Amino acid sequence: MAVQAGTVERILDTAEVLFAQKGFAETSLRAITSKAGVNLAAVNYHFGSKEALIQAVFERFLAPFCTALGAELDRLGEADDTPLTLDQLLMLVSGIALTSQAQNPHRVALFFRLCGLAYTQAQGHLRKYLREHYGAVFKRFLRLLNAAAPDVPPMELFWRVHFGLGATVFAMSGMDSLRAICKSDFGEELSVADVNQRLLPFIVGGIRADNAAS
Amino acid sequence: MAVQAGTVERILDTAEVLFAQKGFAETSLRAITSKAGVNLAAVNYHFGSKEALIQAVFERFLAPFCTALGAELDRLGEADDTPLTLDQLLMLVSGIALTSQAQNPHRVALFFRLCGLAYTQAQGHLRKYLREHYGAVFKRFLRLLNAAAPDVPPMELFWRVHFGLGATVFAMSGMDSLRAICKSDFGEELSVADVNQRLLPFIVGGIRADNAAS
DNA sequence: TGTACATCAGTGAACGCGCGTTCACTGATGTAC
DNA sequence: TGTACATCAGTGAACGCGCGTTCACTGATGTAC
Repeated sequence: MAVQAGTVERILDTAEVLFAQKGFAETSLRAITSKAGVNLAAVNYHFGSKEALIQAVFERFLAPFCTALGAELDRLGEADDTPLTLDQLLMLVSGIALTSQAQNPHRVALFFRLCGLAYTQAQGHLRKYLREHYGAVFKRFLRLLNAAAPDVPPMELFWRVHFGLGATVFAMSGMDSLRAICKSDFGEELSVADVNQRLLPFIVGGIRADNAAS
Repeated sequence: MAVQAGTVERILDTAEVLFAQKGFAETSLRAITSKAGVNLAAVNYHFGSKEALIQAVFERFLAPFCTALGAELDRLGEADDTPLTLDQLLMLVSGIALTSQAQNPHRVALFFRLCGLAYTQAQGHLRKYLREHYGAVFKRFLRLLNAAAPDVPPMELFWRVHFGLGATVFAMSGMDSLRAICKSDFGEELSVADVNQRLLPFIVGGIRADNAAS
């Protein structure tokens, strides 16, 4: 059989698309391997199990993102004059999310959709994997947010960050259908970047909001 | 066999909890019926299929909610002096969500978790069902929001409402784990109502935010 | 009042199907002597 | 240089399992004459 690209990459490319479209449980290895044009047994040969394949799909997104984010935070940490503002921090992370998937910006929306799935689908193994591998970077970023919004109490900020995360994941997950509705209702065809541009002020506004009990 | 409660209700009660815990595809009819203490074939006897059971679970939440919301909007529409404010509208809908499930306020979090699943899991039949049965009420509410925030352009508002919906669904979906993290990190044990109280200003702040291009 | 029939909730066992995984195997490439 | 062996990517077929659904059936209750 002609080898077009590495079998491992072909499996990952196909799996991330199908998982994003239909969910983890609903996507069978038979669907992945037949669409990728590889043998059914190849997934278990290269990854060991379906669970391990799911984790590998996430790692291919997160490893370069976390590396880039860590490096950028190091760079900014050395030149420690004024702390970054909220807008700057969020722009930074959204910028890195886009550039760390250099090949194709659409993959970012795809990745957020996968994150949404990770939150709502069972997949306990996946949540554990993500916490163990990427929890530290998240906490580091949260500390910077605390510095950027000193007027919001830490616990309040904790909740608002998760609300913002929810808005992001949800918007990215439903991106395609929301864009379709937007086009039919308002006649405007927005790009993924356009939606991102609208999301940012929403989150900043939400995080900055006066709280009733302050 | 002793009939403790109607078989139909026992199935629905068990199904909504298991679906919320593990997702639709991951919850088998065998798991539902054995936990509910009814015969495996009873689901297909009473509902016809697993898909129909999923829709019935949603209907049991949405039917009373939409009835109550519609009635309240009618009542307010007759006394049409000043239009409702954004805060009032969101308080109204969250209040009705709570009171329309009179028996148990925890069911509201459970229901939002199901909504999150409905968005991210495949279940095309479910999205179609929800749009057909409850799309009209949603549009009616959106028109009121437009009146309450006349300074936000309609399309901007459309996106921000969906961002807010995402924050809500996501927060409610992950409620239990977020509350656990909150307790371990800040030592405070928040109730579902506490989280709701924090969510509201976030959404109002997000919807009200100045947009960069205005 | 008694009998025959219809309706209905619920049952137990089986059906076929698609699933993830396993296993013995092939064929190509690299390595040791 | 030649031969024997090891390694490795990939293969085809089969495995057992849990799934949603179906079907013939039971037993209780209601209804018609």
